[in-house]
Amino acid sequence: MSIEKTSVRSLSQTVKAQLALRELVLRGVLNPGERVSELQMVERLGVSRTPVRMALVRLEEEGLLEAIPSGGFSVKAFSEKEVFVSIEIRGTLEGLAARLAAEHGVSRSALLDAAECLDEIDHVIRREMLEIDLSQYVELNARFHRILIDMADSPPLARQIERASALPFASASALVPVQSRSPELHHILTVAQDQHRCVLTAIERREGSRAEAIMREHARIAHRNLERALTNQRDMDLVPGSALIKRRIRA
Amino acid sequence: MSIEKTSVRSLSQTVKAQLALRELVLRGVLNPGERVSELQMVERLGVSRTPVRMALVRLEEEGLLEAIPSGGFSVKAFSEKEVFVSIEIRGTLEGLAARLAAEHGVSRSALLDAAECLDEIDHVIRREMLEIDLSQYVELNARFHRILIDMADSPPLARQIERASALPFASASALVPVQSRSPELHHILTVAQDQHRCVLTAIERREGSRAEAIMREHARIAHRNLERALTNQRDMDLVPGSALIKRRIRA
DNA sequence: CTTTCTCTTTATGTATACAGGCTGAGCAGT
DNA sequence: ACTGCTCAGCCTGTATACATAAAGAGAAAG
Repeated sequence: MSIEKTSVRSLSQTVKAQLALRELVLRGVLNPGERVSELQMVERLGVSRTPVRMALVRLEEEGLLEAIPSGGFSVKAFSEKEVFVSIEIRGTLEGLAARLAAEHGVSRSALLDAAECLDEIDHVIRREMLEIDLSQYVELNARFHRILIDMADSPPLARQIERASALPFASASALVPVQSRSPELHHILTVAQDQHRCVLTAIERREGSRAEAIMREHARIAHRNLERALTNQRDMDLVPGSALIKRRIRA
Repeated sequence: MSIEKTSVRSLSQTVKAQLALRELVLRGVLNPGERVSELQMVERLGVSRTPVRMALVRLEEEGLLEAIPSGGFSVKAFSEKEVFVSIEIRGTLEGLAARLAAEHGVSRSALLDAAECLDEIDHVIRREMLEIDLSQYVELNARFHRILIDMADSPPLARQIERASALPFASASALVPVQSRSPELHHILTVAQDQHRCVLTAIERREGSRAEAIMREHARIAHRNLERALTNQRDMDLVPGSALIKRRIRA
C-alpha cells in the first residue's frame, strides 16, 4: 500500500527485482512452465545476479515460481481446481481468524474501526446504482479484511493468511473486478457487505462458530466470480495472474 | 525422512548450512531475539556467505527467524499463545484436507493404505501396555497424516500445511514425546488412534463436515500435551524448539 | 556523572569471477 | 532413417571483493 509511494530509487535492488519479476510473471510475459534464467533477468531488469537470485527465491516462496530439481526456477502453472482450493484455504484461515476474534473478544475501538469501514463501504455501494467506484470498494474491502485479521491478534495466523493471499487470484479482493461488467454487480456487493455486517455482529456477540462460518461463505463469493470468469472468456483479463491458470476445455 | 540417508558430502552447501543453522536455533545455542550474523555463521558452519545467506532466507520463510528492518535476521521468539495458535492453524488446515478428501471421494487403494497404516499403529500401541516404542508411533502417525493430506489431492493445500508444520512444535507428531513419562500415555494414544479411525470412516462415507471436525479436535491433543509441558517444567526438554518459547510466569 | 557527538568497527547489500553440471545439438555408426 | 554418443554452450552454485550503512565505543562537553 504505502510502499508504493516510496520512490523507486530508494528501493533495494532485491525489492526492485522482485517487483519487476512478479509483474513479468503476472502479465504472462513469462509463460507457465518456462524456465526463468537468471542471466536473462539480469539484462532485462538491469540488476546483478545476486538480487535476481534473491527475488527468485522469494517468488518461489510466494508460490509464483517453483524450483526445478536440477536447479533454477520455472513459472508455476495452476489448474482451475488449485485456484479454487487456494481461495478455500484463504477463506478457512479468515474463518479461523474471525472465530478467534469472537472467542477472545475484541476492543471497543477495533469494533468501531471496523464499523466505520463498513459505513464507508455502504456509502460507496449506495451512492448511485450505476457507476460504482470499484477501486474504492476494493480498497475498503481489503481494509476491512485487514481489520478483521488484526482482531484475531495472532501474528502466526496473520502471517499464514498473508501467504495464502499472496497468490494473485486468492486474495480477498482480487476477483471483485471480474464483476465490473456484470448486471449483478450491485446485487453481489450488497450480499458481500451484508456478510461483513453479520460477521462483525457475530464477533461482537462472541459467536465464534457463526463468525467462522460466515467468513468461509464470504470467501466463496470469490468462487462464483472465478466461475464466471472461466465461463465468460472475455472476463478473464480481469483476473489477476490469469496467465498462470491452465484452462481446461469447458463444455 | 529418506533425505537423512543422503551423505553429507552430497548435500549442497546451502542445504548443509540450512540444516546446521536450524539445529543451532532449535537447540537454543542462538538465543531468541539474538541477531544471527552472517560472518559468524560462516566461520561456525564452514561455508561461504552466499549459502549462509540463502539458509537465513529460507529459515525466515520457515518462521524460525525474522527479518530485522535495518537488515539481517534475528532468532524469533514465540509466546505461548502463538504456539497454541500455530497448532490450531495446522489442525484447521488438516481439517480442510479431510473435508476435501471426503467430498471429492478417495480411491480404494488410498483407503487401504490408510487402513494398513492404522493397523500398524494399533500393533505398536497394543503390543504391551508398557514400553511403547514412541519413535515408531511418531513415524507411523506422521505417515497417516501424510496419507490424509495426499487424499485431499491439492498441492496448494499440501504446501500450506507443510508450511504450518514447519514450526518445530506445530507439526503433527512434534508433541507426542511429551507424554513419554506420563501414566496417561496409553490412554491418550488410544484416543488419538480412535480419532484416526473415525476420520477415515468419515472420509470413506463422504461425511465431509464430520471428517473436518474430527481432525480439528485431533490437533487439540497437541494443545493438551503442550499445556502439560508448560506446567511440568521437566517435560519442556521434550518439546522441540522449546528454547524459542518465551515462558510466561505461571501461577 | 551523564550525555552527546564522532569515529571506528563491522554488518549487510551488491557485483562479479570461477567451477561443476546439465542440456541439447550435431555427428557417427548401425 | 534412426539411435546413441560426444562435445560445446550455458546455467546455476559458490566464493569473495567492494561499497554503503548501521551500531557501538570512546572521548569531550555540559
